[in-house]
Amino acid sequence: MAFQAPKGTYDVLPGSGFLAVRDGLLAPAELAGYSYIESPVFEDTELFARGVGASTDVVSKEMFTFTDRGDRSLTLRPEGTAGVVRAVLQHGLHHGQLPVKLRYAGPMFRAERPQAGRFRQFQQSGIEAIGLVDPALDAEVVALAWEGFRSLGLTGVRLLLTSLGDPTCRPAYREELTAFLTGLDLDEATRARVLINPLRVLDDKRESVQKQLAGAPLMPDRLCADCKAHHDAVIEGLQSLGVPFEPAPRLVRGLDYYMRTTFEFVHDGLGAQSAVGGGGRYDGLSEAIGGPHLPGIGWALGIERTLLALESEGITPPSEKGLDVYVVSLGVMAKAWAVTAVGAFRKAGVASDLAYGDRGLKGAMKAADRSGARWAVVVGDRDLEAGVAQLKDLRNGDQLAVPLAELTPTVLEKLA
RNA sequence: GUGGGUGUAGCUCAGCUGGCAGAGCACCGGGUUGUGAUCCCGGUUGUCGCGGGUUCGACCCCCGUCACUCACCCCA
Repeated sequence: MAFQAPKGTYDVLPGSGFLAVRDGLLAPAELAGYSYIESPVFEDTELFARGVGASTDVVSKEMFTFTDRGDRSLTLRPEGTAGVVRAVLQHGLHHGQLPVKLRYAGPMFRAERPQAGRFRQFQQSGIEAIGLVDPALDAEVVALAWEGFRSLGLTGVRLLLTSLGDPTCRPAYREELTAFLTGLDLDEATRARVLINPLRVLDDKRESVQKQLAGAPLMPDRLCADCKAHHDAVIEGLQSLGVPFEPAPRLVRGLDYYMRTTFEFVHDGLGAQSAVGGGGRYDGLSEAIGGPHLPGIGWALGIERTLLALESEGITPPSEKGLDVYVVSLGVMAKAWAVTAVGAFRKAGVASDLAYGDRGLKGAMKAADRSGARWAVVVGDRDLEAGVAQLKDLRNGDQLAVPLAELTPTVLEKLA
């Protein structure tokens, strides 16, 4: 074969359950008043540099950046929030009723080395609630992701929750943590990371590092009064919504804009990448990209990883609706009739197809079987002369002759 | 960017110390001149990733290369 999909990309193939997962994850949010929004897959490079944070790995080494013919620097979006907030600001959505509740789905791009559950073009479903600070809203947002996973039948998803503090309490904590980390025996790369973002070190997987972190100061113990009150209220909200969570005081996010409420959904059946989704509050993002103070909270869930989680739990995501009727014809007259019959079926809302390519009856019946249709309509020239079609129930083989004029009504009746 | 593994039919994979390229599934046809899902019979499908080397002879050994894959870093 001459070509294949570029490295780190994949094709969504029939039967993958992709649509059911992408839309299923957002279904609870839709019921909660989150409207659909779609923003461009590429944006001004500066939007991500300032929004996501220039020092993050995502921005510093994983972006697909290019220059267009007008010499503008553009970047394929590595995440969805910055673009959505940009759209909100650009169109003044925040001047209306608050919070602005939005949901979205689409491809994101990061130039990483692919591995299980990680692609260069990957898909996320996400929501954002923008415009106010209310711990009850935090709880709703988190609960909607939880419901999304549950509605797909997943039982192995765990919710990790913490608070990253805010500009009042985090700087002091950061200093304290930096001082602690500086006293440890770390390799050069890690020591560099201490200076860029010391919180990230808490997340290191290596045992040699984790052992030394046993006595590290933790953000939840250093929250200021406001952050503490907010965090406690979020916890209460989740409890009253019946959403179980695990405190994760060392949880860190890879994007700089997160503060206060921060969470991640993990699943143990995925391979090395256990996160199926994550999110948090980003009260400083709007200002970082040149907008007014505009708090917000949201999440993004990974479609591919959710599919992996479903697979590991032995759950087959629902497939597309499929056919109701498959028409099999014999003879030239019957073939012509079949084409119009299928047209009539479809107009009446009956999903139908017919056997194209003049194969034998046996082969056509085989095709009917494989189409997944509930009924086969078999028509030969001699049926047409008699003014009937044979309606066969493919589940049990029962077959009866139905007058041509009554065919569509009969099928509709049986479908009801 | 670093390290490991794997490349043989559409798919999943066998292939002995180096001696004719294989199986199952799928697909197509027949058994039934007008009936599927079961059963029986038959058939189609190959640059053994690619390039070089060793050899009388290479899917097999050697070198290179590409792709895929898993893991590290990081993240969904």
